[in-house]
Amino acid sequence: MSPLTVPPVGARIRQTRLARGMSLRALAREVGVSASLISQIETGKSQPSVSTLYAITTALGISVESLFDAGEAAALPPVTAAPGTVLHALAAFAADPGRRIGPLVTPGEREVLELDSGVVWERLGHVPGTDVDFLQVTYRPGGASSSSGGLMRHTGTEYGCLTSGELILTLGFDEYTMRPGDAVCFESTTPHRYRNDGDVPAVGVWFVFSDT
Amino acid sequence: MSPLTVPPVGARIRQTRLARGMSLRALAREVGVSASLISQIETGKSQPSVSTLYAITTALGISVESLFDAGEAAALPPVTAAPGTVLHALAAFAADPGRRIGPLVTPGEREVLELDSGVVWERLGHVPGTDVDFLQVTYRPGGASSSSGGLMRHTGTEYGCLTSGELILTLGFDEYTMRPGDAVCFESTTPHRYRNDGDVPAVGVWFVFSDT
DNA sequence: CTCGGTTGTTCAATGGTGCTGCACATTTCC
DNA sequence: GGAAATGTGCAGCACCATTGAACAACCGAG
Repeated sequence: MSPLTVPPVGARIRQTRLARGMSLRALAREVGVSASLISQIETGKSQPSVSTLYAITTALGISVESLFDAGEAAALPPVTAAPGTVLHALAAFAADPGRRIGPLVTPGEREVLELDSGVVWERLGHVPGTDVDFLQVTYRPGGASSSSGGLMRHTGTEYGCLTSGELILTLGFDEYTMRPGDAVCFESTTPHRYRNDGDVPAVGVWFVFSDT
Repeated sequence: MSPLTVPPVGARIRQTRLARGMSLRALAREVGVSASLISQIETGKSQPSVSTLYAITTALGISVESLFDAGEAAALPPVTAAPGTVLHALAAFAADPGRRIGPLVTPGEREVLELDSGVVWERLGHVPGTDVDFLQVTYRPGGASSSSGGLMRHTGTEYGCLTSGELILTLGFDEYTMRPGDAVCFESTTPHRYRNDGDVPAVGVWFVFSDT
């Protein structure tokens, strides 16, 4: 019987925690454990119990499986950070030429863009020459698509499907609560804003394309 | 902080172990632990460490996630069946005028289209007048995007993000294995085909748009 | 029926380690 | 300068995962 090496669960946790823009202590408090434990787990010095492991995954809004998947650690560029609020995904990623090799993008290879209002965009794919962006969007608890509180308007059309958490969409004069599995699509010229009032991250697959 | 109840992992283990026709001691020997430990884990009297949990799942040949998932089994909606292979989402839904009311689509309101090769398309949204389709796609075990086995070609661009399960994409002469969180995008003129060789359904959010 | 072979369960005992609390070296911000 | 963040290292304790043996129940063979 081979020793059977357990995948580097810690590294994955750290990776997604950083993607969420969470501090080590913030996660610890959310999970209900000490900060040092999280550190030791992430650095591989300690292996969490099943209950804390489960607590961590739910706090991060990810599946347990994603930690064990053969995602191949991969060299995630230490986060392509870009400070300040950004208005549009296209403008945000414009400076960063698509450096994808194949058509497949794994979680480890994603270009990550963190906004200052508790929102993280991870680029799932982009076809050069098109005005289309394919994103995984994460709204931290309290996060909103515009920190100022105002509504957004831009050209094009927007499609989104929530995979976990809960998200509130203000669209024109109406307000909708999105739950996992719910989807929206609308013309982006309608004033809109997303906001996460829950206490777990809201994650979804988004699709923004601007028909210039 | 709520106690956060961990799913009944033990019961699941026992369930699948019995399905494999394995004795308790046989599994214990395979995993490399004592028989009593397996018993205590299955009866919920003890919680395994992450390493033993991982060893158990690999010994049983199942994913870690399957232990934590809510039963979930089928629960697939009775299905608005439409026999016959369909070539394109747009063509498929063409006969069915968008009868959406608001911009939000919940899982219960989705238009469902079942193909005969173990593939289900659920429309997440559609903006009238556009050649864009926003779908949740489910490949049942053994399902493939074309029952005949041939590759598909059509105009436009295709974006997809897998949320659960495992899916194999044949794109041109290459083959890619998609795991949860992985995403692809490519010009649909490239011959392609999806196939689910796993034993759990593969579910993803897909985006097909044809630039006429 | 009695034996040897299963099956899964339970018990006390122990060794390991998950976890905490604090101190430490950092960096950032006022 | 201090104050408040950040992540890390260490010591120590208590808990619990793990073990091995003894347990009751079942089955087929002799």
